[in-house]
Amino acid sequence: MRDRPLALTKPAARRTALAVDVVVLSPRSDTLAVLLSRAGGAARERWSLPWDTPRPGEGLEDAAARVATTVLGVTPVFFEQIGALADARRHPGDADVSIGIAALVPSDVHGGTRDAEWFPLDDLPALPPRHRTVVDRAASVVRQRVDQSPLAFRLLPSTFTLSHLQSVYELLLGRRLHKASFRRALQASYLVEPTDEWRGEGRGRPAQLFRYAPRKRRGVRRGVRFDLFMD
Amino acid sequence: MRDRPLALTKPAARRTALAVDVVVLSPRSDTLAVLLSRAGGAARERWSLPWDTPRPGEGLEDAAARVATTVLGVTPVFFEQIGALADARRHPGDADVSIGIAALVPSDVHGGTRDAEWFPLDDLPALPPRHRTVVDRAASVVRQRVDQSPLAFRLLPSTFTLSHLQSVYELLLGRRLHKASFRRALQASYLVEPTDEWRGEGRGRPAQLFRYAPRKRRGVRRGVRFDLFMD
DNA sequence: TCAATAGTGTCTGTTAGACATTATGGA
DNA sequence: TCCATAATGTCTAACAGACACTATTGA
Repeated sequence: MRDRPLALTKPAARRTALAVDVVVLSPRSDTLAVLLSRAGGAARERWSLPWDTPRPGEGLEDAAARVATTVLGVTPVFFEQIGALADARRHPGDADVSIGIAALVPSDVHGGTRDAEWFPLDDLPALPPRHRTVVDRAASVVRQRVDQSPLAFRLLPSTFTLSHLQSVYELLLGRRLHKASFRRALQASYLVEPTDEWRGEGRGRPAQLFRYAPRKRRGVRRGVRFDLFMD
Repeated sequence: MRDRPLALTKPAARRTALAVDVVVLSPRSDTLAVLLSRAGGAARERWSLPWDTPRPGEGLEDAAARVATTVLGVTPVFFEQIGALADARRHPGDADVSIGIAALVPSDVHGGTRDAEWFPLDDLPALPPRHRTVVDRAASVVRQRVDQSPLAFRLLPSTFTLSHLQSVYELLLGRRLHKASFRRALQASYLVEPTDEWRGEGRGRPAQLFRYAPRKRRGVRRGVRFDLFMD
């Protein structure tokens, strides 16, 4: 007869090779870009996501921050978990399990080291198979969470124009948005507040600068949307 | 001078104690319930999430399925990743990293073993600190993804009434929905199709049975919602 | 007949998108 | 002046929620 509970019959003696794979994302020259680090010999250019094994006692976001800092030069402040993968697809470090973490970097951060380069998300070089999956998942997760999480604001400088904000939403969602509707919805959401600064970029009327300042949660919770993703 | 790329200077020699913590969810007697397994001696009742260490070569969902099967008696077919946790909060198996996975079980599945019991999600006994966090994250994730993922349909038998479907959405969202609006939106979504069966439960007009049968993705993608969660 | 639940039609206020218009700068 | 961009007002169609009503069963 079994007296001991199932969950405790197997102490966690088994240990796993774990990797934190980091998808550093930032808007670069009007596309969403990923920071890849150079892999392989100097002869042939090969690329992979920056990654490492978490150190004992280190949090996953801390590990991601450390990895991102190494390739970026500065430390990102916002992270979003992509998910864990343990498929058979090859990982560059032969990790059994990968935890994907997206690091969102504002567009005004000028980072990058000799060993890392930005690539447009939709025009990436060949990657280790597991990393290819992680990047795809990252893109999909970011798209799905963009209206539940302040992702877009983390890809912008602390102050920004509404046109700039809209263009980031369009990058993340992969489709154009209606300007007047976008601004109306933003107004109703109490997520931003105007500053008293204006910025003129080239010709055209200068735009007012705003900052992210979520003030209060919307009272009304509306109906279900049934927006099922069927990728 | 460094010739080798950063990512490869540290092979994944370091190994981690990893746990898959499973949140088995199912509607039981008009609430969302979690299946907990008995822990500790027979003297004092203590409870924890079912969990285990993934075996070499085993996928994470496979591990979750194996763990859930042990406590439930049958194998769940739908899983949703909750996220990975590596905080300092204590895990019953002293795992460094937990991967939380929700297993959704339809309401007509009668499972459960001597060592496991269903508890209402909002009235749980004391749990190991890490597991408390995993359960809370599961509830939050399920609530956030309910309209992007067919979660609700995985908590129902293969055929179900629209009232039943609505009640599951209400359980997941934690608020009441408007009947006519719910049905209109569902109609427009092409997610269900009627069967030619009807079910009368006690008094009242019998309800038509439907099945989950997503037919085509809605053509129009509408504006951004700015539904930021500020828990 | 009454109670209870399913399913639908109509009305109305809200909202999203189209379009037009004004505002304000640089070339 | 012309052009480009910002910002906003108006119109309309679509939609969400309220309400009422019919339909169909068991007690």
